[in-house]
Amino acid sequence: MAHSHDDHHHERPRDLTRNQDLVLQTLNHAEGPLSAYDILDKLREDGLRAPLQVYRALDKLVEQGLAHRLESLSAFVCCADAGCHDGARTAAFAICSGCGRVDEFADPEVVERLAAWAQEKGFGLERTTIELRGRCARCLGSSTP
Amino acid sequence: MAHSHDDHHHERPRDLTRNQDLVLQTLNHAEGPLSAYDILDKLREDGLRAPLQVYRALDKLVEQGLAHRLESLSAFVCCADAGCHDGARTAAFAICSGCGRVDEFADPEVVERLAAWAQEKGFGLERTTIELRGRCARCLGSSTP
DNA sequence: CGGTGAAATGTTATGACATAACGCTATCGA
DNA sequence: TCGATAGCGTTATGTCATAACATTTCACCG
Ligand SMILES: [Zn+2]
Ligand SMILES: [Zn+2]
Ligand SMILES: [Zn+2]
Ligand SMILES: [Zn+2]
Repeated sequence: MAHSHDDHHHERPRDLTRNQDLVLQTLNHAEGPLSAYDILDKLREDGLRAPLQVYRALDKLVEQGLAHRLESLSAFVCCADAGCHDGARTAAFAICSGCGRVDEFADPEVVERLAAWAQEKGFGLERTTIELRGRCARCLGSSTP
Repeated sequence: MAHSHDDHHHERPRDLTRNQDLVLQTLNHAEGPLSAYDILDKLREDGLRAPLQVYRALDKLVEQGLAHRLESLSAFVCCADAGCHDGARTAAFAICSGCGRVDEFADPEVVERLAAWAQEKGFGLERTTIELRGRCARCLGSSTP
């Protein structure tokens, strides 16, 4: 059981519920991104039955920066950078078309440039999506270059 | 019939077919991004009946840089920057959650930083998605700031 | 002219992703 | 204890995208 003993959970939003914890663990153990339905399939034996149960958990996880949605894939990964866990950090993702693996990184300079553009245009920036598609070094090295 | 008189269409790949032209004009006249099904609805009276007709046209338009897919919206806009029309250019998009309008721009420095990251990691970069979400100056100015 | 191959088209069916709407339950502070 | 808030479970539905197959169009060439 998650979050049961040892903490008084007095209004700690960082405390995960059962479903949230199940979904996060599933993402954690996955090699690459999973769709909500992939996650659902892996959690049927734990009692989950409907997509909404997964989507609701994902919403919270993404909100807290513990997971990310990859827009260009309509799929989710667990966060690989503690810096995101406050929720605000802007991350970038390199997604390999070959093996499906995702590399999360942060480039402050890129973020700063985009923020500057927004500033200049009076655009109230709330969220930024940066996704690179291509083939990772491993995939380039091994097959049909 | 589109593209019939006045041009000899001798193997110009930049030459749009009837469906491609219809879809592009629809995007052109729209205020903001349209989903493929939005486009389909607007083109029923022109004889289009199935989503695939629209998706196929969109594929070609995106390929040629005449339109862009906004991943975070699952929708499409016509390109606002002739620099894209060779297909290779990396554009960024600021999408307003208030009015839905989209502002396309290019930041060479951002592109260069991302390319440098890819270079360093041996990642074979093929395509880059950059999307900013927030509220445009107009929407911030007018309501509940 | 008539054949040929590539690309585009039209159509039906299906798959994949996501949310609306409802009612119930657990928890916590006043 | 009561009311508020957040989470949960379920059904139904909505939205986005592609598979598969038959047909049409048209530049090209013998
Ligand atoms: Zn992260
Ligand atoms: Zn790879
Ligand atoms: Zn463009
Ligand atoms: Zn706006």
